[in-house]
Amino acid sequence: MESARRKPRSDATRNRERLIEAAKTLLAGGGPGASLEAVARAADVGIGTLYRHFPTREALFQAVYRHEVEQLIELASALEVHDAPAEALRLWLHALVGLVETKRGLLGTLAFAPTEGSKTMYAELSGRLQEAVRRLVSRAIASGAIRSDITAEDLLSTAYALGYARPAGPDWKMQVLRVVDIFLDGMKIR
Amino acid sequence: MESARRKPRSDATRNRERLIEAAKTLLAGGGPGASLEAVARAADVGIGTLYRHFPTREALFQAVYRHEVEQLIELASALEVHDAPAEALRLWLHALVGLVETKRGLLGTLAFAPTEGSKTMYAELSGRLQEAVRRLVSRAIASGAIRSDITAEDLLSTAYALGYARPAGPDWKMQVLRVVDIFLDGMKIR
DNA sequence: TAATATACGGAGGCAGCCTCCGTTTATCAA
DNA sequence: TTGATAAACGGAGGCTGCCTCCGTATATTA
Repeated sequence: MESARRKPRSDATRNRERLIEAAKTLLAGGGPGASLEAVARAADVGIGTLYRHFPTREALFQAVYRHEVEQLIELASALEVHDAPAEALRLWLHALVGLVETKRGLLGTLAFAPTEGSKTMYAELSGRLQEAVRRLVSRAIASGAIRSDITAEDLLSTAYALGYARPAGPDWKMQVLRVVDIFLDGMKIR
Repeated sequence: MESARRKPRSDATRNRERLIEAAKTLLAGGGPGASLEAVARAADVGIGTLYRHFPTREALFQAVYRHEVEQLIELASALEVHDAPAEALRLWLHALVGLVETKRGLLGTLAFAPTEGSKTMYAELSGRLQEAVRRLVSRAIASGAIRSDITAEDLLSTAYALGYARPAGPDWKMQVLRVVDIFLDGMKIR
């Protein structure tokens, strides 16, 4: 009868994070088919360790996605004190494009048989994401930098659509960021 | 200097077709990750034969997709003489749902790095598909069975959207067919 | 019916998937 | 500090899939 659980081992948490970091890189570069052994190698960790932390390919990709979204939400909070609200929005959208990159890989994996778990995760994270961007938008509108009819939904769905409209390739990110900036310019009050 | 080429061997064409048929089944059942060796086995053909006909996974899936579309176009022609134009349309849409199933698997494969070849193929086939459905729709409108403001684009894009909106699963096809029928009922003139 | 272009099949080498378990190490109680 | 031990590590090994290569089989043609 142990009531107080031991603190998780420090190497375990460290390795978990290294795996997510490595997976994020390989996922962006090599698509959903990226080799899990390569991920373990890149994280400098045994393949057994990878499988202990993430029993399935999907579990790993979900963790990567969740991690990215959490970072994005934190970034939104941090940017709320930026002096130029429109610029804050731009910085945030650029980070969002990175998420689309991750999401694309995740979708490739889940395309055929999305599990209950991943659907729940999607629903939860979309809500939080929308909440985060909503605050950034309000501030930009309040400061008079952008048109007042812009909504958080506009931004999110546009960024996603722009990301998916362009086929994946070496210049993908650059090109998407370019059109995102054009869109942002259109939102500004001249 | 041979000017007249030999006729292609009969076993070659037969095997090619068996491979496409097997790939179609496994693609629908197991998603884009389906094993090519399993496809060869299902077609009762050596793995070498598969690779001779389709050097890459993508080549095989493209062939399946093209094959499906061609059949769909032929079906449309055949249905043009059906006595009940609305029913003809329904039959055709049900066949189209099968295509979405195939396309979904193909998209999974191509999601990350669509090649030039597959983009060209998509463009060509979409055009021909639209042409085929356009004729069926005109006839159904002319016969007074369905509302006159329905367009071929409506039908195609709706069928696609309905297919993608519902997550893949064991009952996928049944459920999609159900909502397609509801949509069709809505188009009818009472 | 013989010659031959064409196609077939599967062995084999390599890589990734995943499990299992002997070894190592961080935590905690004394 | 230190010893006990729960927790985590890593990678060998068995399996499956990918793809190539080439000896064998056969459809076509003259």
